[in-house]
Amino acid sequence: MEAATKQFRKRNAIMECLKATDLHPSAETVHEMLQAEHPDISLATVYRNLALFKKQGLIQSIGTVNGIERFDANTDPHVHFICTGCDAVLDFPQVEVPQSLGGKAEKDTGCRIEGCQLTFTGLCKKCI
Amino acid sequence: MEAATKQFRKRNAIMECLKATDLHPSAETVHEMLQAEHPDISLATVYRNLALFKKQGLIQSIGTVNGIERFDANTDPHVHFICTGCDAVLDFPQVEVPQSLGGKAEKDTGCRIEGCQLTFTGLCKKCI
DNA sequence: AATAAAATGAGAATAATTCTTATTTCCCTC
DNA sequence: GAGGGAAATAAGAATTATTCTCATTTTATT
Repeated sequence: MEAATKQFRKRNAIMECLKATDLHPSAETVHEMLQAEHPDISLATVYRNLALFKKQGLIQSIGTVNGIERFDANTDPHVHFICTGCDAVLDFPQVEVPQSLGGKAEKDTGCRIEGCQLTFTGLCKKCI
Repeated sequence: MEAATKQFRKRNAIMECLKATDLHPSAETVHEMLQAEHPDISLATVYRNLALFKKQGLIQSIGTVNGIERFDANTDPHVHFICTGCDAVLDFPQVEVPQSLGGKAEKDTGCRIEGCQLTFTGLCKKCI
């Protein structure tokens, strides 16, 4: 028996799984990744907890790639790249969105800006 | 009888509908907007032609809002805002993505960049 | 008019996601 | 340590946006 609490074992496993990867997995991919550790986890549990995390702001959705939602445990604003060849979602830490854009947009439009997402699309190295 | 050809009447109507609005409608919304002019148009035809236009690069997809895909006849790169209150998708012509970002990203990552989309989220004036 | 190709309508099929309900797990109190 | 209540989960049914199928209609060409 470990010192850590058993509470939310599967919920925590889902979060740890997301934190441990940079693949921006889908719900189904998370489910597959957890099979070794939790072979009895239900796909519904993965969906349920991802939705919960998203609502709580603990994770973010990258949007859908080919109709499938992809998730990211890194909620800091950062740039993504989606490969149209293999559906990979990559981080682009080399690029950063000028901080000024959000403030300027809010002032110019009167909307309240809460998030900002810059996404490139194209072909990754492997798919070129 | 008009001078213009009858060819692709409904296909053209779908494109004209998209060009005439800045609401970034879904397939179903396009279908509703066309009811007056083409009460017999099938939802499948709307989906089919939107997919065709997208493949041809004549329109772009803004991505999904609450699981529903939204379309834009303006294929020039421009910034969008998605209101999490009412699901409105607005253009933000006041903001522009620095042209340099794409080139820099391509050089730094080795990926071939073909598209770039900057999307703000938050609350529009009506929903604040 | 006849023919072939393309477009369409209607509804069935698909698939990602959500919902329902019974069960299990967990924590708290006695 | 046992019992009760709340939260989490499993399993599969239900939902829904989208795609597919195929019979019919429209269109361009001969």
